[in-house]
Amino acid sequence: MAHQKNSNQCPMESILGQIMGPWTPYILWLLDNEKTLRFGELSARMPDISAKMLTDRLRKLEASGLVHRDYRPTVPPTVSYSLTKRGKELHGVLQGLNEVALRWDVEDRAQEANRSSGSGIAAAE
Amino acid sequence: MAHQKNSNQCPMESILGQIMGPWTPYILWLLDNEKTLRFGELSARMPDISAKMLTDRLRKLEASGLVHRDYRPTVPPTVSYSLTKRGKELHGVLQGLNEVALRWDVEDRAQEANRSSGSGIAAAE
DNA sequence: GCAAGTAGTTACCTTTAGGTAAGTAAAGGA
DNA sequence: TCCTTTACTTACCTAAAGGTAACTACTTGC
Repeated sequence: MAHQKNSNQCPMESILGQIMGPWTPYILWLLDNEKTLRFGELSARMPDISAKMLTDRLRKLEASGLVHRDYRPTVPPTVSYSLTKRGKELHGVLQGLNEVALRWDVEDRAQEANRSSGSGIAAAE
Repeated sequence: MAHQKNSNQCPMESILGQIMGPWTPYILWLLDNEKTLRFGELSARMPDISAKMLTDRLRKLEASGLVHRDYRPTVPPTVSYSLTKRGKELHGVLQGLNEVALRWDVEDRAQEANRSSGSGIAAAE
């Protein structure tokens, strides 16, 4: 990703390089809510993600120290994932992001309903 | 981007699709701090971004209603950018993100200094 | 008449991200 | 004997993202 290059400039770019990217925030969100999930459970909660992608994201999150991987060599193997201490520190940010997202979502729906049925009044900018 | 697909599932994914991507958070950050910047000023603050990229990012931010574009047809033209009301609502999140980023940055530097000079003590997990 | 200056656009090319599909280990059950 | 299960890995292919470089408009100043 192009971000990795300027992690030196701005620490925020560095963190964004770690949590951004397809599915990554969603994985973090799920682990934040459910504490511990096995590979298959994560997979089931994200039906559209391929095993390759999921593995890839988890490996990267592990490499940046946000997610902990617990591998038990049973047969078949049992692998579960959870947030590390550092991963948990994202809770507030994820929460804040979610609040704004929810608010905008409500606004957009209201806007749309207003447009199709009501008077021409709309909030500009 | 792969995110656009599941904006229906989770509003957070939608917002991330808008603010993620190379340079985008940095642009937001600059506009949040400096209120209004001309194209050339943004360009000067990000020496590594190409005109094409910058235009592209700004167009997308404008399309999602986070950035306002003010075009004055002087010669040569004067174009300045600022955050919209909605764009300004990201202030808290960007701030929170920055705090965590700064903290981790300090920790990582301390860790590294510790590794090269000190005893073998390190925070595990 | 020519260069400069702003804010782009356009064309072309390369790189990379991501998708699909198949393969793997190892033990237990039918 | 072979299928099942889990958690991947590997190989291959395609679509899209991003880089570079050249071109545009229009007027002022030399």
